[in-house]
Amino acid sequence: MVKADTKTVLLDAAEWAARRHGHDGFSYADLSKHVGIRTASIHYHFPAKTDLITALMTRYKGAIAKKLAKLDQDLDSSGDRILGFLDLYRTALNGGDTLCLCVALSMGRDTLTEETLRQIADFRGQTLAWLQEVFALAAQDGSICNVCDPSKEAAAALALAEGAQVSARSEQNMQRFDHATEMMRQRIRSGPSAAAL
Amino acid sequence: MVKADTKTVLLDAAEWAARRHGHDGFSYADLSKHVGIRTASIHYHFPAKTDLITALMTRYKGAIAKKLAKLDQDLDSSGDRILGFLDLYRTALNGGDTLCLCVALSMGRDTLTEETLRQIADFRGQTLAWLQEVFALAAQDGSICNVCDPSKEAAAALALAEGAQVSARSEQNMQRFDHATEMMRQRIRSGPSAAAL
DNA sequence: ATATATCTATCTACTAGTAAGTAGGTAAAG
DNA sequence: CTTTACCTACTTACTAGTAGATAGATATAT
Repeated sequence: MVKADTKTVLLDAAEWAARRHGHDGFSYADLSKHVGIRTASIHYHFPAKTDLITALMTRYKGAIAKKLAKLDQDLDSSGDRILGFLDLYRTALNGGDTLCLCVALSMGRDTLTEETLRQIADFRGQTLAWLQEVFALAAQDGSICNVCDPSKEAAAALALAEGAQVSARSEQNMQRFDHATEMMRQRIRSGPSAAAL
Repeated sequence: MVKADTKTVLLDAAEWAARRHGHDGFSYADLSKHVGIRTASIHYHFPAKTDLITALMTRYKGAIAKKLAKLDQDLDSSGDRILGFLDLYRTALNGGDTLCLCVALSMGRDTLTEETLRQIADFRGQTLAWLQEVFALAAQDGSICNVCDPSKEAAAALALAEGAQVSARSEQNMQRFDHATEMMRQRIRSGPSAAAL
């Protein structure tokens, strides 16, 4: 990687800005400052803001898919995978500065295009599917307490993680996230690599 | 209530708009259309937008405090109170159109004043304190399963409710909320008015 | 090889629209 | 005769997006 591709640099800046300020909270002028080209030149790469957002969501979905796949690869027990999932959402807070892109965009919902809305739903679908599989595994490997319905578990876990992010960010206090998610972590029987059964 | 106090009508319109679009997503022009006075006249009642938001948060905090107190008054078991709490957050969705004001404002965090940020934290503090008491009661009346630490329970319950709101609203689908909160409801032993023990 | 054409990525300069907020005036009511 | 609650008309600043020019690289044609 010798050359800094302008498109990528723009996407990086836009992702940061969108996750900090939401869709309505950042402008091409903000990106212009960070990237060092004029606002008009940004329109060359992304004709309309919605094109930028679409590209952003596509890239983000892929990146998260990779991270979830890596958790599957690196960790054997469902409990450890849930811990990894929580850590993913914790890290995404960047110390209370940024939210998950999906959560950040969800706010300005009715300035978004249908396409973007669909992408956001898609993204949540991807994460829910992953979580559901992990909880289904949990019913077998027993590394999470009291699992009954994987689908409901998945929905609850995602809502918990997203909600914990929102309150942590609004006070710029990571402890809020940790406090809200601690019960979930306590349900997990994890010795360093212990899988009961 | 014979007379429609302009200030109140403005606050109503602003609350609806803020809960739909967030802080950066509504303008005095929007309020002007709904209320029927010019944007400049709104400045008469609320000199700056931050004054509007401050008044909004103050009123909202009081309103929710009343609703929580009413739950305490009407319902005896901790389980029923949590069900009431979840229903409060469900109702606040208005079919997927609006969020809790606190959640809606949390997004545009860095366009808000310190005062507003403090009010948001205050609001969450109020709700957390109420939840914590309910879960402390649950440890006694046994109407909620597996309660250990009321403080952690409260933080988790609030994050769950807020997160469930966010995903329900982003797809304008109340089922998302119901699905995400169903596990919480299943922890509650509630016959029509049954308190075990 | 050289002349011509096209492409890429940027620029300056602009439009039309919206934002919050201000100045100063007015009609009515206490 | 002053206060209340509104108005018109305005300012300053920012928004997304467009038009048209340009410098430099690359490809094609003769």
